[in-house]
Amino acid sequence: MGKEITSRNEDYSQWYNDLILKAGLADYSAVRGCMVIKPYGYALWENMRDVLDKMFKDTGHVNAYFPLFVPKSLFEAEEKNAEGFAKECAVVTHYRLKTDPNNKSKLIVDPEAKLEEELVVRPTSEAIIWNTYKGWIQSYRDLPILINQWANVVRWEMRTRLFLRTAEFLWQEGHTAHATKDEAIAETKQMLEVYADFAETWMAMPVIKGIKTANERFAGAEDTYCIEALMQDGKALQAGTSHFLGQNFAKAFDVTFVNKENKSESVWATSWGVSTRLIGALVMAHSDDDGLILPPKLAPIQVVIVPIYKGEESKALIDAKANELVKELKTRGVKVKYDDSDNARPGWKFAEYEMKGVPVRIAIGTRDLENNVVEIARRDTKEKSTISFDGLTDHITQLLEDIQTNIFQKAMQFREENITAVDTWEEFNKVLDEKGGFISAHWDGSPETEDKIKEFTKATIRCIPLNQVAEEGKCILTGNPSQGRVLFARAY
RNA sequence: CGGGAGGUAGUUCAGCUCGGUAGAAUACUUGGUUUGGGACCAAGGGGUCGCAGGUUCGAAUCCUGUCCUCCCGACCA
Repeated sequence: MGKEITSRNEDYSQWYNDLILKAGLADYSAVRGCMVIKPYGYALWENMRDVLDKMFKDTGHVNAYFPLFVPKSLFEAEEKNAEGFAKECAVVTHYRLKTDPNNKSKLIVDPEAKLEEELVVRPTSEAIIWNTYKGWIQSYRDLPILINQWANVVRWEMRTRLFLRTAEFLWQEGHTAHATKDEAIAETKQMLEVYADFAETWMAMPVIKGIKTANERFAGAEDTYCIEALMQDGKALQAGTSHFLGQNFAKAFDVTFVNKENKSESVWATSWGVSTRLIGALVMAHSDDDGLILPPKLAPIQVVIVPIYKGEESKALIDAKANELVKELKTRGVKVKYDDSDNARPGWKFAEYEMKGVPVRIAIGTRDLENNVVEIARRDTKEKSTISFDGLTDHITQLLEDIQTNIFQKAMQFREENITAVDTWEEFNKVLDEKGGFISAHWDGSPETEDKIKEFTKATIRCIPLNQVAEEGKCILTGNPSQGRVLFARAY
């Protein structure tokens, strides 16, 4: 009957796909690797976007928009960045189609409309932006530039997964220009804090803040800071990155400024981004075998009211009471939906809204009216309780906060239970295969060692935690000296 | 990009081996009875069988190509 979801135990990947599709977040499309974000999923993204946008503005940033296309010559200017993305770039070579002379109903690429210079569809916008900044910056008085853009980018991935890795995705990318190294580093760290705060306060998803190793660093960056989250299957997921770009892009695009001493210097840069991948993270962080579990602060619908009635007369009475409740909740800023549609019965609606992860469900029946109560069910624990109409809105707003706190704590507890410190290679492999999660272990700091560990185990160093404690130890693989533990995991 | 599986009604799938009128459940429409955890009865509508070629008197079925999806690998946010 109805929509069945594969259980997490049976097949975690399939569970994830089932949730995305059946909760109506997204759909597959006719384009390989590209998905359609459906209204419910897009509403979730809009909520995330709005909160982040405000956080960016509160830290002094403004929005702008740069072109989708990057001339190849600009793209290749910063060598490491270009090299890093080269393998996954979509390239526009022609600007016109024409009717196929051999088949009037078909179109072919007009060979005469070949572009002089190919256009790369942006996999990220550093190139076009730094080319633009060159013209905007002359003196230290033009700095800093603190710009963010909300955009789509294209990375031609071999293997795609809904929200987690698609050929085209939506994101924001901040690109800032600074007069000093310290200021740029401070900006990089500030935005990492913004991301961490967003993940934990709004998504209720605990994250670990850290720095990427050289192998995992953004192509063209001096340092990549990241927030790493743990999914329920024990795999890690990079949820956001903030890059200190040094003067690499300034030098590649010849962006200099005159300082107070009238001397010319290269500009210092940062970039930082989060994407629709966060929706995948959100789904995998909290949801269960019955469907999504969304944090109240981001849920498109926070409260759904379902009437249970016998006949038109009783429905009219319930309608009156429900509409009164809707009005009260709306004045309190609660996103509430009264579902009085008659094409589904209450039981069906219960299951449907559980699938969609609506945090609170209120059922109002004829018996409840007589007793001046409603039945309240919370999605996270599935507990039901009978609550009086008196003080109901207070109760609900408090409950939404409680749910937000509860799912965060639950995720936090799971993560803490799944960070395992190990000191031997045998233990490392055992924990990785049997338990998963983050493994805290010593590493000798060499990229070669990291590569070997990845080759042997498929685990990568997710980050060097910012709160790493100094500790003498021996590398898990080579036995070479190490000054502190790093976090390993298999990752999405 | 390699290996495996799949694409038939909105959805889940049967039919394909062995070519011959397009099927089921569910969803949908209408009417009625219902409504406290995925209702029931009756009637009805809905598919160029992913797409394009080919073989054949005849193709969902056989052959070739191609597109899309899933799983596993390599690559990556």
